[in-house]
Amino acid sequence: MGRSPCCCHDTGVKKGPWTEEEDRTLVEHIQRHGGHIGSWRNLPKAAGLNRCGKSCRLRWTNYLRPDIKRGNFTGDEEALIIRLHAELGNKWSTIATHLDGRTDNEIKNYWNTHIRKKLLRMGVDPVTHQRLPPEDILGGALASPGLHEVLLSAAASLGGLNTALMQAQALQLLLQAITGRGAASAGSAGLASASSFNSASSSAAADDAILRGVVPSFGHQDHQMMMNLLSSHANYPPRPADDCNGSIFASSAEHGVVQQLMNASAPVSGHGHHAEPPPTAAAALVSASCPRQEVAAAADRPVQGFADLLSEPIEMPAMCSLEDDLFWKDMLESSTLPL
DNA sequence: AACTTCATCAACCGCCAGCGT
DNA sequence: AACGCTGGCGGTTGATGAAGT
Repeated sequence: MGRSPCCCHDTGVKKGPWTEEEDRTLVEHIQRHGGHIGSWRNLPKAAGLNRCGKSCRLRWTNYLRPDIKRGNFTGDEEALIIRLHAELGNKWSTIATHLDGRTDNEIKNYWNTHIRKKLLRMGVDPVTHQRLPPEDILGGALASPGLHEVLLSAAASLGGLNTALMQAQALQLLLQAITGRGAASAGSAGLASASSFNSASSSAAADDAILRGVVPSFGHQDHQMMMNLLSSHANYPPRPADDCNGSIFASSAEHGVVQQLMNASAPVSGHGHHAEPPPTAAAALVSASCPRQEVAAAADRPVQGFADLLSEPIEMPAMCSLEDDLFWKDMLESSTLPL
């Protein structure tokens, strides 16, 4: 017959934060009964607590239980949570059974305050684990007449990225936007990630490894070309400055866009090859190399080589991996790409 | 120093499934 | 089969402290 009455609705039952004394009373009562709780409904009265049974259960399971692990989540734990969430959704209690000493409440909180935001920053839907549709990220800006402005700011933001990898990743996403393949959300992810990367740091070797891990479809030629591109600008260790092979791109126009993006992304302090400051270069890119007609045309024609890697959705975790954790490291280590 | 905004997390609320009668 | 009770779950809130202005 509908809902059951709950002791929480009893008058005079205390709510709010637990005191140390209440904690002690609850723990002692449960220990006295050898850890056997019996009925939570009857427990408060038996223990001498002016609390609802539900509140006691919650306090015990989420805080007082002796096997609870406290402290920050490790990278492994975070990796596991993300993986399990992708499989199970918001089944926090089920997820909690896979993490020793962690409660569903703690995991839920950690998801909502840390992981969820992290994924959103990357342009990944924390619910579906897929890329967010463009309208959810930039209000459809990339699919609208405002495309040029978005690309302009994106290109300008490249100059603020610390490492060649970051610039490469953002560049890659911009290329997706330009060529119209998974365009908007990818470009948006680049924008979002660009703003969150400025404090990150990474060695060239790590960049190299991450680049391979992040782009599973990278072939050797693609990789070599990308690394050459990287080495030809920005703060990247000197490498033989091979020319970019224009044939890798779908057209000379696409190649031109890349070149100008590269120019635009050169550091302002600029020991790059181009003296022109980024905003000007970016403006040139937008006005000269990326007219809307060309964007539309690029979306329609077949591509090959480097551009092909843009046709498949690219997992983006490493976009924010450079900050701190082990999860992304594991992701990279699991990559089996040939050198 | 004072105020505001943001992030975190313990705790609450309401719903539901499962079990006993 | 219908009802009543309980424990458990997931969403949400609000207190608190930290960070920013």
